[in-house]
Amino acid sequence: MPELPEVENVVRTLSSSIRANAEILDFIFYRPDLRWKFPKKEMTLLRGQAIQTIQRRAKYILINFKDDTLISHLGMTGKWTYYHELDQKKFNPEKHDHLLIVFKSREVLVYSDPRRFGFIDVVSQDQLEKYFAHIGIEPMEQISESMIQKFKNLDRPIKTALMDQSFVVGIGNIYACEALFQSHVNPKKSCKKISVAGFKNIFKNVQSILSSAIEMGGSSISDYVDVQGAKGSFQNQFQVYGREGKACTRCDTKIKRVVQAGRSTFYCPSCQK
DNA sequence: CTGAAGACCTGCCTGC
DNA sequence: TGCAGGCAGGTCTTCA
Repeated sequence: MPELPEVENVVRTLSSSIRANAEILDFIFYRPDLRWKFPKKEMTLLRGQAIQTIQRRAKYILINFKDDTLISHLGMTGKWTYYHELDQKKFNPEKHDHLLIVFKSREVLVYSDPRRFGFIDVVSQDQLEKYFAHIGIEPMEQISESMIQKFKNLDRPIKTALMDQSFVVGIGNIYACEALFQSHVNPKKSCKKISVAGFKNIFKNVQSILSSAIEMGGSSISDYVDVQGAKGSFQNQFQVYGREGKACTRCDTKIKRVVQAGRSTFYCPSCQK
């Protein structure tokens, strides 16, 4: 489901939904795990604590309490849904509802995730920096010359490099394809063969596509919705993603699908060089 | 060390 | 109608 724009919209709608200083009453678990076991003990210690802020880092959702942060990753199909008022005792979970966060205010957050690639972690604030030490910089930040040099030294296709979260975070399969189309760059092109100016152009396009996608509420392909249930509309702007066999919007050539590192890549074989 | 493939899961769609 | 196969927004682990 979620790349950076979708996670950003989940964070924004979470922040605007949950009232300030909402205090946790309890967690209700409908299974012991998602991708990994729920850290039940650490989560339970958050009972009685109030949410201070909610932020995004890469594709992670950070719910900050006084000393600890609850980290949620949505994997491919994870979803948080907000209920203004809900009696958890009468709540009848659907098949893929795995966790409830119940607030003293009677507000409730439901976590659902059919494929269960998502996960939940609790990390103390002084461990947060360490937790994210191995991931790359935010894509909306200025991309430094030294970062571009790192990319230039990679002996791999630009598309898989863009999706590698250890350099620049947040770019997933959709936005990697779309940004390379916008940049007229073939996704199979080796990083070694792209100039500094070429990389600057690619990251400029990454930034503009991500910000438009955020503005449009993200991309809803089959099931992405924000915590209020609203769909995004950036899927209507796709130039290549999911358009195999259809005409290129620039040159009319048929859009091609290939597999790179196990993921589908869509591109125009004629105007992406 | 690097980069690609495999694994993790369920649901949905296509084609036989 | 049923069933096998392929595909899906991500990331961690394994292997070459």
